[in-house]
Amino acid sequence: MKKTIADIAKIAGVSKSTVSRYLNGGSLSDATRRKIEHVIKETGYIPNSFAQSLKAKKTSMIGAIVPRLDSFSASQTVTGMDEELRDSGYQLLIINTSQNLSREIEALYDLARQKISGIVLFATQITEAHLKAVKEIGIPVIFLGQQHQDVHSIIYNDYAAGYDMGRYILAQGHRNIAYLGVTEKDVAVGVQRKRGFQAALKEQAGAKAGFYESGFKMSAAVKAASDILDNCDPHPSAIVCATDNIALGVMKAAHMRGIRIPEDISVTGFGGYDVTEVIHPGLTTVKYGYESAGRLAARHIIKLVQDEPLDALTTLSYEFIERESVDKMERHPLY
Amino acid sequence: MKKTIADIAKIAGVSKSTVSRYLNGGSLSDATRRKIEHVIKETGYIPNSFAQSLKAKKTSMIGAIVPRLDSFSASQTVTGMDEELRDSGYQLLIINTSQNLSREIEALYDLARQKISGIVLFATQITEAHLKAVKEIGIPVIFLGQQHQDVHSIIYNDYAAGYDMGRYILAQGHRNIAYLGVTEKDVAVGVQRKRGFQAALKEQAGAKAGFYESGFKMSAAVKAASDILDNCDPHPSAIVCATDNIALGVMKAAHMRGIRIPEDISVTGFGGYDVTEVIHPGLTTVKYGYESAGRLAARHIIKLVQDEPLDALTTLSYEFIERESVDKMERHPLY
DNA sequence: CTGAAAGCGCTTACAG
DNA sequence: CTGAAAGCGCTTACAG
Repeated sequence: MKKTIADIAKIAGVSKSTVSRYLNGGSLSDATRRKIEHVIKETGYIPNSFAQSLKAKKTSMIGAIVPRLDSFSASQTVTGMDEELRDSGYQLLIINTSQNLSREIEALYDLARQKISGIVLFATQITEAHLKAVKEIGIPVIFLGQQHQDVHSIIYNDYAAGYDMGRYILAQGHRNIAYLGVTEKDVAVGVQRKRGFQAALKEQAGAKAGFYESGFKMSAAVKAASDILDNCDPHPSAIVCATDNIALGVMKAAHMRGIRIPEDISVTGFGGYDVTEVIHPGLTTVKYGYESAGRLAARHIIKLVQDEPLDALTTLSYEFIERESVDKMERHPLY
Repeated sequence: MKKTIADIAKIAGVSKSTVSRYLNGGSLSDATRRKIEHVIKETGYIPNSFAQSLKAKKTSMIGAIVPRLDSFSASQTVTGMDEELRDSGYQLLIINTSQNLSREIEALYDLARQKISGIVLFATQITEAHLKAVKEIGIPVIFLGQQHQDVHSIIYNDYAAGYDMGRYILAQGHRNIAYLGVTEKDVAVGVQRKRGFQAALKEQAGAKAGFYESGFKMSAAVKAASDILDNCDPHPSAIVCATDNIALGVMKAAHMRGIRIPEDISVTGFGGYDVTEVIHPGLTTVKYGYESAGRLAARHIIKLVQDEPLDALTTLSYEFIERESVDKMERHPLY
């Protein structure tokens, strides 16, 4: 049978107030302390956290709304958040929306009902409904991955990353490039990376690129890549992919055709997933620090919860990683 | 300002009971219903779920205690659980222990305090403290991945998988094999898979194997593999790895030495991670259905929560996946 | 140092 | 159909 604070008080022969004081570190005599301690150990009493929270009118929970759990970036980010939050005495509540936008909205209201202290939303697309919900629930929210002027945001420097990648590819001598991107609805991945790449392209005379679109899944990328590989004439000498996952798909499509990387075609990604280092050849990519981004998001949301000042926008850096998937064109003057 | 049910009642000119009835689908006149509906919409009222749970004396939350979030198996399993639970009206609360055993114990008590309805523990090692905690908290618990007679368990058929893998490798003609396993503290991965493999080995005259141990991380596997590759004389013709991650490490170590797979050495894994299909050559492995295991665990814990009967032990099947990482030995009679 | 009482925001018999 | 009252299990001034 579940014990309540009243039971403990009765058994120990003291008042509920005293037991509560024991639980919350108030001052009491050694004798009472020992008595209560003993009874609690005996009975295995566990305080009801609802009653506690009802009084406290808040929790020490932070919510994370994520589109999926089974992706490298999401799981790394969540792990970072979790560790930082735990160190600060907060608990993380993860809501998985299975890439369903309207579920993000529901989750916002749900978390509010649960008196969560703050929310980090792993954003892909920001709609009016998002903004409205954030306003209505009246608890601190941070967007991670996308930015909006009305909400505190943390983003990666996707534009600069795209620019760097463009410069790199061009510097290796590539002049006929295929850019395999994603929907522009995702501003960070679909627009910014591409814009950065295009900016680099514009600076290089004689360079041209074809722009293609793929889904986020590897299977979609295989299909999109097959299309490029089979139908583009002349072949581009490099395919710049908007994500590592897409790059993996391209590599697979190439393998299936006996097209060698990087000898026959070069491939690059964005993200810096662990796999990109294991595969052969290693993938040249831009690495984002997902785990530390998660930690940062945790620190930021805590600041907001505690009413401390916080910049509206934080832009995260990245690391360019050169591996073996890009050919130095001078070795193949035929292109 | 946060509204309570009393505020809504006052504004709508009805009693708290009536508002509560509205919220919980009790019967009330159309006129009152409309009035209350209107006020709630106006004010953006969100009921306090603590007060609700305090009365209800339970939640519709299920806890998952996981050693880490950023692994393929964990994230897949959690995703499966999450989807199944949501379909059944439960919410999933994930606790990440960062591979810290004592945190699993803490988590058990924590979740009890939060009046979670049931818990699925992604088990690696089961200690006395685990058993004691499960007993004390008095709420349903399921072990996933390891078994214990006192607790409902779901496991993979690791022994049979190991046996199949052994048979397969031997059938390809390999006679000098290295088995790269993990600590025996992990009964499922460290003991059962190996035992299964050994059973197959015993059935084949003239076959022998060396047994080695690695950590779970790829970096540890690279090191362990380097040791085998550099020091074993004669070279084994195949390395059977206890996990895909370890196999990946072995492949990396081989690549670094210019040792070809499968021409120079064969490699196999266990797990069926997505990457194993993308890499080149594809890894021969045993695929566990993590996501459906998660769904099953969800259904099982719900049964327990609802006091329905449930088998103490469920053993999950697997799928043997033959790819290109194992050499048919007849082509290389020199071994 | 300790206890009685009020209150956190809901729900639920029980009357009417 | 609707309301007054008690109670869920805690915490927290306020007295003593």
